[in-house]
Amino acid sequence: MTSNSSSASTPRLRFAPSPTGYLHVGGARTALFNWLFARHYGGALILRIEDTDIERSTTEMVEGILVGLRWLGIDWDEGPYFQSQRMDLYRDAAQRLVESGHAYYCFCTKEELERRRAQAQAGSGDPQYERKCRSIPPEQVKARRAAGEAAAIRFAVPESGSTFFDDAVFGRVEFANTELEDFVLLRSDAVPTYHLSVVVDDIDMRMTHILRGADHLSNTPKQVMLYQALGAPLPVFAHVPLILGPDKTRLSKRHGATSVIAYKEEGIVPEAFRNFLALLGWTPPDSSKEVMDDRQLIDLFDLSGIAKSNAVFDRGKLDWFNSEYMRACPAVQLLPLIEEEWKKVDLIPFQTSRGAMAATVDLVKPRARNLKDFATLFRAYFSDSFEVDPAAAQKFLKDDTVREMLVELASRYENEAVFSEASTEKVLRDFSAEKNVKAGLLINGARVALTGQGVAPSLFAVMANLGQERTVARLHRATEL
RNA sequence: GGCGCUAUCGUCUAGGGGUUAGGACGGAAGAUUCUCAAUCUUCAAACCCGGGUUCGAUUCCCGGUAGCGCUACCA
Repeated sequence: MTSNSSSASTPRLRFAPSPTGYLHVGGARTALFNWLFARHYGGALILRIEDTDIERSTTEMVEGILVGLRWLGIDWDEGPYFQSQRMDLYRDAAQRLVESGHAYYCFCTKEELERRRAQAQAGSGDPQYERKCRSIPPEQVKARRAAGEAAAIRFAVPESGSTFFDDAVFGRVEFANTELEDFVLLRSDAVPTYHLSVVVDDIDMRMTHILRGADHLSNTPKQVMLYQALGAPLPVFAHVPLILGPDKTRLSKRHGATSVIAYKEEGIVPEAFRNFLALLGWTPPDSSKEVMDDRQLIDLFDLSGIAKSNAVFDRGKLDWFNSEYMRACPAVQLLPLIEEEWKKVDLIPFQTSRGAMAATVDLVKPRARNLKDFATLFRAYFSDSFEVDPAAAQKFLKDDTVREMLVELASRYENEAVFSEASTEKVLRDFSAEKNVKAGLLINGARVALTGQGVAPSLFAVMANLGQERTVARLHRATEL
């Protein structure tokens, strides 16, 4: 290899999804790893859409994938390229391979092959393609093609020897060539298969690292052969273990492999999702550090931290990352995301300034698990129309005398000149002493009246936040609850 | 079926020829008191099995088992 020079060390990575489905967790993680690696080493990330399966690819899926990537905050430097627009490249390559003797025309029909495979599977035969067309004399091939007979192009796999590559994660992986069949490169309709198009593109786009799911490990020797046949140097292969569902089977459409957008809709913050995803199959040098921002993720990311065994997607831990993130995130930053949730439920906050909204967000966010909480669980902090949790009312307001005392308490508050966290507490405690009841009784009841919930931040902080007028009004309604 | 890969608490994982096998999520218990889904403290919880190699294997090697992947004119 006599490659030129100076920029030879800039890594070039790619994320190459197939638009036959949405961007799911596994794909998102692969994209994330590629992104982290590229950013860590100052390399380039290329987005390439592998839409050679014309039947199953749709533009909606392409759009969905882009939306997912954007939500995750993954940006790319080149592309998206579409393989469907690069067909000539693959056809030329296939042609070259035939000419160099690395590939040959195959006239077998799909039906024929399927029948044979079914037979082999039923009996004990070898299901591999038996290379029937490999030895057809060139003149005959020419004649049949001239006569218009449809033909696919197959790669001529060496009949002995072995093929290996050194994976950056798994180490050396070797396959006996006899295990590999003469796979199709170009279908009879001149559309390339995956193996041809990836390799041709990865060479053409000068990829230095192929970072992808371990489901491709067994496919890699075929691709290695293609690189060799095409006279191109091998990139670094790094296969990443798969993400499994809670039942330890592969994530599929049926369970778990939901679109990443579903997590957005569930109120997951993208940064938290990224952090969680990054730690699925990768560990930073200091494994005790789990909560990390993008900067740290990028700084620390390296192939050496990638695990070899599959990981189970743990929803509970995702939620934990989400609440950790929200707690650490300044309320003003969270506000735009929260506003989206409000919009969804037609909630128009009564706060008159963003500062006031942010203050309230700060008050409740330590208890938030996801963004939706701000529009559901914490609704009473932003809106006067909120439901009262029946269980909470049952627990803390079942006693009529408590309700009546709360109404009386409201009147006391109404006449206070100052209305602060300290003053509201003093008023309530004095009042409870006067009535000879435990302060907790009134506090818990007031909490339900004020927030509709049995769970909330410190009551007096809530009162101060709500303000005198609202506190009084809500307390007044205690008998109606 | 064949081939490939993998195997540490329930889950994510650290570690590595001699360790009390570490951390995190989740779980349990306690503390705090004004509720907890907050906070703090404590606890339970793992080296798949069998052979080697070795003074000594959870760690290295081999076999088994299990899981996953690939085995298409899908990607």
